Amino acid sequence: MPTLAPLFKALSDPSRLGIFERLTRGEMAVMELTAQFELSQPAVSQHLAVLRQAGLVTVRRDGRMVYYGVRPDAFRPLVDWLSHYQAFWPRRVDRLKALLERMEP
Amino acid sequence: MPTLAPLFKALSDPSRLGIFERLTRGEMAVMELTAQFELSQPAVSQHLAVLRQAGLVTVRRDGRMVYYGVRPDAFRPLVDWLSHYQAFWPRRVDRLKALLERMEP
DNA sequence: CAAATATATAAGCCGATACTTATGTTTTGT
DNA sequence: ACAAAACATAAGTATCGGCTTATATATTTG
Repeated sequence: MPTLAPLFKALSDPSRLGIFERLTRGEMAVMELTAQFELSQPAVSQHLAVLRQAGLVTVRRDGRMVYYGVRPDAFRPLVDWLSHYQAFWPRRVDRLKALLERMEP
Repeated sequence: MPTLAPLFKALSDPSRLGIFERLTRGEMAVMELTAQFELSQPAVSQHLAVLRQAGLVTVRRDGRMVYYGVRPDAFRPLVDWLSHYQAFWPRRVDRLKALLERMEP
């Protein structure tokens, strides 16, 4: 039961969450992120540093560009945490069944 | 897809997250929470106000005590959000199957 | 090597936030 | 009605967080 507060904090800023969600579509260099979000390059780098320290993203250097991507299992702490509070999930069994069916074909 | 940042922010403070998790075990009055956490009563009330504004908890007055509880469906936004990123879940199908089996008996 | 490119880091500013103490509001008990 | 209890709100303060500008580091290119 690691404290999830740091993870939540990492995702609590709209810009940072936006960057993170964008990364779920695939790796991206800082440059490209800076172009897509209306943020300065240092601001993007700082957000990425926070995400990295929270264990949410991976970094890969290629030449002079640095590519960030969502870490596999990034959501593991969240999923584990949520699984302890199933009683408060919405229409839980139905939703999960639907999820499984979408995932398995 | 509503922005989840405010929800994450509400859970990003360790004290507040602790209070929230404690509430998942059942309703509790401000007094009792104040006793269990090393926080002043106003601090607890302020945290509860944040949780309430984030739609995470319910309030019920009984006499001069006010009972807070986790809102049913409190995790709905989180579950919905996570469901969009299944690719980054850990051993996803197995985990969900296990979950379902624990939930259905 | 020098210049340009891509990114990271440093320092500072300012608004947000988590706490404190003090006070207000509602309800109970006598 | 009055005092106490349970909680909320107000106001002040100190720290944190996200931004900016400026600079440092790493890599490629000429």
